[in-house]
Amino acid sequence: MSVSFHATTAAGRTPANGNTARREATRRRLLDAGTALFAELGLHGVTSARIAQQAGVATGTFYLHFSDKHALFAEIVSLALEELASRQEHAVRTRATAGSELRVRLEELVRFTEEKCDLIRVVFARGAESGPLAQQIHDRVAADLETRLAHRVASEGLPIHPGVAAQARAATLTRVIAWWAEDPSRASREDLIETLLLLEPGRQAASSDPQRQA
Amino acid sequence: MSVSFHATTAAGRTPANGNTARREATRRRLLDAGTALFAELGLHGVTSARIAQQAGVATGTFYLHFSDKHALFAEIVSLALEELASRQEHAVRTRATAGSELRVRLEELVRFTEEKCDLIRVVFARGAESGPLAQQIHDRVAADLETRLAHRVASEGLPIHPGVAAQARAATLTRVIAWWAEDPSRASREDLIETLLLLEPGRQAASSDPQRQA
Amino acid sequence: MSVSFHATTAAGRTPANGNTARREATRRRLLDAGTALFAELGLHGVTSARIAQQAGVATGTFYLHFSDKHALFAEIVSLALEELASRQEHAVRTRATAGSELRVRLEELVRFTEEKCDLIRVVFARGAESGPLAQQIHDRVAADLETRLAHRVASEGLPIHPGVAAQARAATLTRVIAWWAEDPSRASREDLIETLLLLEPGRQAASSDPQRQA
Amino acid sequence: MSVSFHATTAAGRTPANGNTARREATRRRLLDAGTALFAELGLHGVTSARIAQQAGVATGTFYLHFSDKHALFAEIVSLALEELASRQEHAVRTRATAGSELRVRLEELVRFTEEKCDLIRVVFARGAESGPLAQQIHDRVAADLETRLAHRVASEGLPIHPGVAAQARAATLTRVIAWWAEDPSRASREDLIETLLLLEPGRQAASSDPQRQA
DNA sequence: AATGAATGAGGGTTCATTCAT
DNA sequence: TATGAATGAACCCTCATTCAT
Repeated sequence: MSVSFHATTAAGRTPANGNTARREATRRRLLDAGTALFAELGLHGVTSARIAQQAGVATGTFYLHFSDKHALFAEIVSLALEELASRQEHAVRTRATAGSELRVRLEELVRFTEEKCDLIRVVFARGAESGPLAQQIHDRVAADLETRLAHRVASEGLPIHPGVAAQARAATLTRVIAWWAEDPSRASREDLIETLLLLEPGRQAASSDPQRQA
Repeated sequence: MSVSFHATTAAGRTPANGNTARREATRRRLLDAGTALFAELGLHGVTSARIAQQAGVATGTFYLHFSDKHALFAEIVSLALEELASRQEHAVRTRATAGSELRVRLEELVRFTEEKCDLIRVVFARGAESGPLAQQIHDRVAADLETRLAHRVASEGLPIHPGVAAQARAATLTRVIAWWAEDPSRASREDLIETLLLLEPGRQAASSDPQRQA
Repeated sequence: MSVSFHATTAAGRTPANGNTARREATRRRLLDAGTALFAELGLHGVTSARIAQQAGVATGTFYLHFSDKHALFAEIVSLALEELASRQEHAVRTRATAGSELRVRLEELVRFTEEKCDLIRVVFARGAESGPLAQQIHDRVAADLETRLAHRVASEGLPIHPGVAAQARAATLTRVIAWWAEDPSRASREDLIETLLLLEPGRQAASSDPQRQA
Repeated sequence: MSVSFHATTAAGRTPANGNTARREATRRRLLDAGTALFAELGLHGVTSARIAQQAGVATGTFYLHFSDKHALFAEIVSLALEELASRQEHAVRTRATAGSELRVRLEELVRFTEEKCDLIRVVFARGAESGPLAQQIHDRVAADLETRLAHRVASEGLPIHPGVAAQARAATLTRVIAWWAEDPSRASREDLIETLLLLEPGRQAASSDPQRQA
């Protein structure tokens, strides 16, 4: 799947290296074309032929790289989530300031959103249009959150249901980010981050809960 | 197949003649057939011919009642949201106990979900598949929430961005309810309601927020 | 599948009878167009769109009547074999002269071939091109023959293998008829019939077999 | 992937250089791959890319050796018929026992079938799927038979039409052999050969033909 | 000679929509 | 008002064939 780096540096034992490079380039262009088109028109508003055209290749070429439109979509989502996770990990590891991990992760998410607006819109806004895929994306995000929450529920005695809270948090993050990516002027970076921090499930549960007694 | 008891019986409320009643019955059956099929297969997994068949009418009849598949979908969503709102209003007005309004609304939402599982799945789970419609649904829910939140932000000085929080709350409610409607054994009614109450945006703002000072 | 006769005579309780008639007419035209095109170009030389065009209907109409090209082909073959069998039965039952049953059947086959040249070419010449279908056609013919031969082998002590002889006879009949249908001037009706009668498996086995001793 | 043991080793018989030998080896592998795949899947169930893959060469290489799929098919058939004829000639020339030439030829055909089952299936079973090619195969077999039969008709006064009988015999041989190659347990070698000998066109003509007088 | 990525015409199929009855 | 056969544009996908390396 992912060759090269040294393939061209060494004497080139890898056969037909030019072909492999060409193939990878084509694949890349299809991914990029798909991202742009999916962001604009949604999964159902786009045909594989249109993506191929946008990528500057023939229709048939599309099918040499992806089994169909949905496979391309899934690949785009997968790559995006992987890159986002890896960037967040890196940001957490190298954080200079005394911000909480949560804040660092959120800031990285916002930065990623600003950089790759289309990609975020595909994953978090258009992703919901894709039926079964929507589940996968959401579950991928929610599963991670549920683990952390279950931990805290156990150790801190949070009076919340981890499954419900994980669904809630996943929905909040994906939806708010998608909403903001559509038009970043809707809220400042700071308002966005502070509000999302305040809405973090554990946050309010630690405090007393006078209204609930009423 | 199994409609019309009262429609043609008594001339009671029917305005014009038998035809009108028959027309309404057909329309009703299309709405019901659409609800069942959309819930199971999603907007894109269903054809207008299939809906007509399920409703026991001819293909062409579909177009005598709805301009197309999306119009039927939108109508289903609209009716559902109206009915939900009206039931919540009624519940709030007639509440016997001293529960907060929020709690009463949530309880009514849960009750509605249990009663009309398919309908909720169409609106909150399948609704996301419909592209532009998803926006409408979400915005309709969010707009309502934003108004209330903006009020509280102004009067109570909540340190949150009303737009962000409204998006977050709307996403939480729709997604959690959709998730629960898929399989109500995932959480008890009480856990569901209590957790959703705890996650209410205003809730945590009353407490101190030490980390934010860091 | 096959209604009518009296449907139009009576007051017409059958709903939408005009539609049914129209549907049957369209189906008939597709069968005829298919027969002509398959005879000329073979199963693989023809598209469903081309058949629809020849029948004077839209492409999509084809699929309202047949699941695909192969289904139409199979239907044509089936109808042809049924008609042939029924005509042969009728000829045998009503034969005036003292010809053997075999001769009557052969004569009817030849008459059918002369009348419906295209149909015979589709079934016996083009049929072989259709892979799995070829088997079905051949087996349908061969199975019938094998039963009769097995009988005679048992009762008359024919020194032949019924399975082999049935395959041989089926191949002979289908191939010779297909060959003759291509160009009836290749042999006179009489030569054709007499030679096929002489080649009948049982014919030569009853006689002594001097060469075999050698 | 796993080629050339002898191709480049000894300069022995190779006319020009190692390249020619390599070329021949590639061609041979394409023929073999084609034979195996055509036998299993038929002419239309196989792509040139699939054949190349099976042969262990690149897609483009196919076209350096054959102009297209049909040319490969025709080449396979041609080589098979030539080899069969040459083996039959050899068997007739060197026959030790007093069997009739016909018997010797049949026995050689059966032996060839047992040895090269795939090849026989391609030529006599799959061959029919190839439209124009089917004609060529059949005619090649039939032409030979017709010449011999015409001779006997002239010299022995056989009361059969040579053209019809040749078609019949060719169809019998090809079809029975194809049928037997699919599953040799369907009949013993002896039953197969004896039955085919008995069905030989000239065979029954020697006997009286009482019904024909009728 | 061999490679294998790319091409693109064309086949198969669906389905929203119309319209004569 | 209802019917349901018919429409045909548009989609998905394959595969014979080419060509730069």
